[in-house]
Amino acid sequence: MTPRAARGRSSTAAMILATAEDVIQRKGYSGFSYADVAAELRVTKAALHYHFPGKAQLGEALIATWGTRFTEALASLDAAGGPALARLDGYIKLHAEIIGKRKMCLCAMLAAEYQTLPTAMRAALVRFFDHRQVWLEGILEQGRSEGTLQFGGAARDSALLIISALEGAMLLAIAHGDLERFNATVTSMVAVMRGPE
Amino acid sequence: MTPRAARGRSSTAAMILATAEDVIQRKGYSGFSYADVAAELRVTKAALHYHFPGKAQLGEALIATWGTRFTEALASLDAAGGPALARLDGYIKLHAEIIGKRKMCLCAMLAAEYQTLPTAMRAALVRFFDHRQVWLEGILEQGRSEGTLQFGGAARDSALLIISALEGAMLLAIAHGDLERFNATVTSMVAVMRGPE
DNA sequence: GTCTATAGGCAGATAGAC
DNA sequence: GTCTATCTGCCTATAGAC
Repeated sequence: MTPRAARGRSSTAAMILATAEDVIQRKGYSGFSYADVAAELRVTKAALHYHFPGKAQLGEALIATWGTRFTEALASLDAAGGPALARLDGYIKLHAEIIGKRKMCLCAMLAAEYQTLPTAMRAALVRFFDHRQVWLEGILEQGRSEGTLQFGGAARDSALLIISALEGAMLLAIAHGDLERFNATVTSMVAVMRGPE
Repeated sequence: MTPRAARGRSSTAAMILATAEDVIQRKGYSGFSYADVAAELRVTKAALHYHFPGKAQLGEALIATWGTRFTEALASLDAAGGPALARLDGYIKLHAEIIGKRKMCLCAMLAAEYQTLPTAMRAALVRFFDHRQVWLEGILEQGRSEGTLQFGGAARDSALLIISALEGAMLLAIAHGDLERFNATVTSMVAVMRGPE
């Protein structure tokens, strides 16, 4: 089955996705190859080409998978309810878990390599970031009306600032191999959002 | 001349450095090749290997060059004097100029690809970021004592936050092709640092 | 679904002529 | 200093057997 799309994805397709994702998070899209993934899974490159015809299609599937997982994580934070500050904390923890494994967010890594990506991947990337931004805007608006979060200007601009700070902090943490730096940066950011006592 | 080191660098070596820097800022270290640079300069790959024996050595030279240029830019901001807020603005402008050309900071791009870099490049990268951080800490301390900048906690943590936000904002701007987003993010950050009226 | 085999190309690098 | 020529190896991708 799984003719050429990996929709109701076979376990092999799922393993390919997981491994490719991991490699790209560490080495980037240009730095990853079918050979890497095939070797780690102990299959041949041809097997990968069966499930995903080319690197570009695999890349698109990876962004889609990542987006779905992220959406689910955000929905789960929403379902837990609670004040905006708690949801923001949960949002930050999603990033802390990734950097704890010395990886970048998949989409941040791809964003850096944007100018080398095929068109379909570029479009998917932009949609991903837009979705994140909208969710965060909602949290910020909620926090402002609750009084748990403080910020001046449009919620959109503060949402962008939070996303930027998180992704940038991960970039620095990767280079320094230093989780403490990431935590200090984020703590400092949250302190700003909570406002003066 | 220029036996194998490009110290009192020939004009060719300088052109190689400039072109390689540009390509890496757009495509990354894995995404760049001697062939790219040679073609753009209308010389052969062998000519590049004469000036820089290998990709790793060229990479090291690029970080060194970038670091020197950055240091000079910061010294020039210091020489201009003025309040901390003005220097911070100058610092931000350095980044705005780069993103205006749809490029990443060289070292931020390399940081994303950290796990693919040769050891010497890794070490040079970390030194670069440390230097930036120290300079910013100084600006922040100055701003706090002047009363032009406000922040809680250690200057180091706010310095990390500023660097993170700038690099992350560049990442998003590259993907969205949207300079306005970068400006909005940065404006929002500066507003926070100026504190409430 | 996964394999072997292989094509065709580009990567990083070197030797040696000019 | 720059070139031509060449090497070796890895890359993406395909054809066709099992």
